[in-house]
Amino acid sequence: MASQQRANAAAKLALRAEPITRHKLRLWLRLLKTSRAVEAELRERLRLAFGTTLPKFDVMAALERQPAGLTMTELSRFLMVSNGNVTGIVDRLVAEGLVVRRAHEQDRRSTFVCLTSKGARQFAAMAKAHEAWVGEILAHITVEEAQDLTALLSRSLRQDQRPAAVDN
Amino acid sequence: MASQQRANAAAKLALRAEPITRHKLRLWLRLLKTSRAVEAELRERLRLAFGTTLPKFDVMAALERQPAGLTMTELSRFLMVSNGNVTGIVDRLVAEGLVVRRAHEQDRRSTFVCLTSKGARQFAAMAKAHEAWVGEILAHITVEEAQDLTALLSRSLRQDQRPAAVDN
DNA sequence: CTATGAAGTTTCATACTTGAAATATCCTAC
DNA sequence: GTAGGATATTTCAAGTATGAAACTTCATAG
Repeated sequence: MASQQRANAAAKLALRAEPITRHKLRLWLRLLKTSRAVEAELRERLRLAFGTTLPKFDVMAALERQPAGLTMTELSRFLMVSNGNVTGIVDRLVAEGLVVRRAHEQDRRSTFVCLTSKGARQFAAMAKAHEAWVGEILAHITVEEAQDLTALLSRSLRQDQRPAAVDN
Repeated sequence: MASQQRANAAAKLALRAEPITRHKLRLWLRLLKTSRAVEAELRERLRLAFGTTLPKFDVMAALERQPAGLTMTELSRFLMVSNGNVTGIVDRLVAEGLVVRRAHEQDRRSTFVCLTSKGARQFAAMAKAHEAWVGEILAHITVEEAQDLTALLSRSLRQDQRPAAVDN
């Protein structure tokens, strides 16, 4: 197909004509749009189904695997939000009886934050729904594509833009 | 390599054992982490280099291609933020003389928002730097990978989680 | 015309977020 | 032991964000 080849060549030329950064800019805009859309959807569902918010859910999710708790700084680094921010979210969670602050034995500057049993119970229900929602929201993607995407995204930043995190 | 094959088979088995939603959840967490890292980096650079913020930059970017301006609702839908939010950001941009509100001739409920020439001038400088920064931040990714990622991300949501946007 | 509902914007209360400053504690080198 | 810097947290001001309510204007059915 000569016309097909011509079209192809033309497309390639058009792509070449674009500076490299243009592709990355496009990627960034798409990335931003996608994550905002998913985030908005999850936020609304959390609000309607559980009367809670995404930041609170995120903090509880980070705490869930740490029976011993996490310090404020560990939370802040893991969630990639400022330290002052974590203070407010944890304050509200404490007021709701979902987490507690516990003294750090060796270092009196630090405080551990842990889920209460009420918090753990509530989080279990939310996490189950949350995973199902993500499945719904990303329904139009196959497992293979999801794996490819995850791998590409992991590679995209690397070596490290941000100060070391607790991470997993 | 028999051991290699065994390892491979074991890995595949492990993957199969995971529910589909688990992969999507992992993807979502990676997506969120990546976009937060990029966003944090861009926010800081905008602040240091231009003394401005990401939301203001986003509004100006949306306005840049529309000499006739955009209405508040169009802005809100395009940026995927609430209408009340746009009011505040535009108020601050107006106070800085970077945008103006203009009456809508046919519909007195609406107002158009447009860049001033000062705003356009300032945005041009910021946009140039911004594109270069995105290039730096996403340095570890090839153009091909960027294109793949963009395509996969575009496909991932589709058919539409969110109310119609102005979009491009 | 005119009720009635829809659409565009702002206002409001509340929550989230940041970066910087203030406090308190820790650690290390004298 | 103590001065100095480093680390952990909170506080603060300002900006960003939401969802709901209030207000205005528009469009349309009767």
